[in-house]
Amino acid sequence: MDKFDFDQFLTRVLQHPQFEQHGVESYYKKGEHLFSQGEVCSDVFCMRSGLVKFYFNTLEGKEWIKSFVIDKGVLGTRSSQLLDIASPFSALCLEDTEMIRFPYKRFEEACFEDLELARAIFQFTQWLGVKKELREYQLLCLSAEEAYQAFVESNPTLVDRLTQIDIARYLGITPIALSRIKKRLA
Amino acid sequence: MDKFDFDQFLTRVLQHPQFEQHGVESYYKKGEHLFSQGEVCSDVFCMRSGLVKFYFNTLEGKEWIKSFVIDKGVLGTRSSQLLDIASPFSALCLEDTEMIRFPYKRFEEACFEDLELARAIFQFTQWLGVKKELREYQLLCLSAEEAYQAFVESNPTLVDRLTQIDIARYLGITPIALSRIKKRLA
DNA sequence: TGCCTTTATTAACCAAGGTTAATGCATCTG
DNA sequence: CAGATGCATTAACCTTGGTTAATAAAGGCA
Repeated sequence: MDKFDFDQFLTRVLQHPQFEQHGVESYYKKGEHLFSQGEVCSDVFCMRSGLVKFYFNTLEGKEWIKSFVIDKGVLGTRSSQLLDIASPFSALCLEDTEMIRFPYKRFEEACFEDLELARAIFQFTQWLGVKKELREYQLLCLSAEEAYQAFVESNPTLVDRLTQIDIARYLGITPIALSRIKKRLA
Repeated sequence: MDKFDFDQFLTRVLQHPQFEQHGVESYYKKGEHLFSQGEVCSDVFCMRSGLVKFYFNTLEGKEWIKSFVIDKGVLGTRSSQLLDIASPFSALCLEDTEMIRFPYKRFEEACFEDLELARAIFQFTQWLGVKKELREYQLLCLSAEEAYQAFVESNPTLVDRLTQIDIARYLGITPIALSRIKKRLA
């Protein structure tokens, strides 16, 4: 489960009659938002290509990046999907991005009709949980330098498509500190 | 879903024939481990009373606390349950603790037989996800001082039952730094 | 092409937290 | 009860990262 087969998962989801019927193909340009912090957006986004960042804006006006989704994935904001409340973070396309979106309720309904789909979604949720556990470990236990090294090592292609600024905001430091770390490591 | 009804959830789980049959009542003394970092332990623990901490030991010999479970809850280590690999963290009882434990596979089997149980477990998983999202926000976006204030505010009873050391290890700082923060706030 | 914006780097200075060590206090245990 | 252990606090010094500002390079756009 270290690697999740998104191709297979997306195929299974998108072939389902619920989604063939209610799914809407959407294309986003670099710089466009899928949803913004403070908005309610209960849709599920199935991503076929592109690059998206999820970020928080703090009260002091700073930005910190929660996560990235690159190339393929399934995404949305749980707060809106499950609790029908505003998203605590924003989703912004860093590159042109292809999506198919549909209401979260369709997901739930479809799961009751199709046990195999339910199983696939459960596995996806668990896979996400394992990923989040790793993120928690890195934020809690690693120094900025260690976190940077781990990030580069496990996401080489992603690093090439991001700015220094966004990498720093993901690590929880300033781009200046990241520049110093790179100098130290070189 | 801000508050999850563990009483109701535990009742539903523990009433299920699978668990009545295979559940084992276990009592742990303060200082005993449920499982340790590096061990495989795929059991699910249903906690009826007590206090448990989950923590990492880093390569440099430091300890950082992932989370606490207080009074009632359901716990285990996903890595072992889903992937059958060693747990990346340890679980230690900080107080005498009452548990009912059973193999993870029973959970899965029972879910296929009982859709209501599956639904309850799915809700629990999502609730956990929302909690972890909050933790991620606090680690990424808050200063140590802000994180301490947020922790005290949302867990007043828990704070009273923890040492300064464990609170600090949960926040990602040293107990000395926490002492300084308390002085600053007083 | 030239202008403007964004990005990356570096320097100088400052603030927050880590480290080591000492002290007082509470708790446990024989 | 006495000694030992663990916890909380404080001080002095060090390390790391934040802040402000300046500069140079790269990319977007008219």
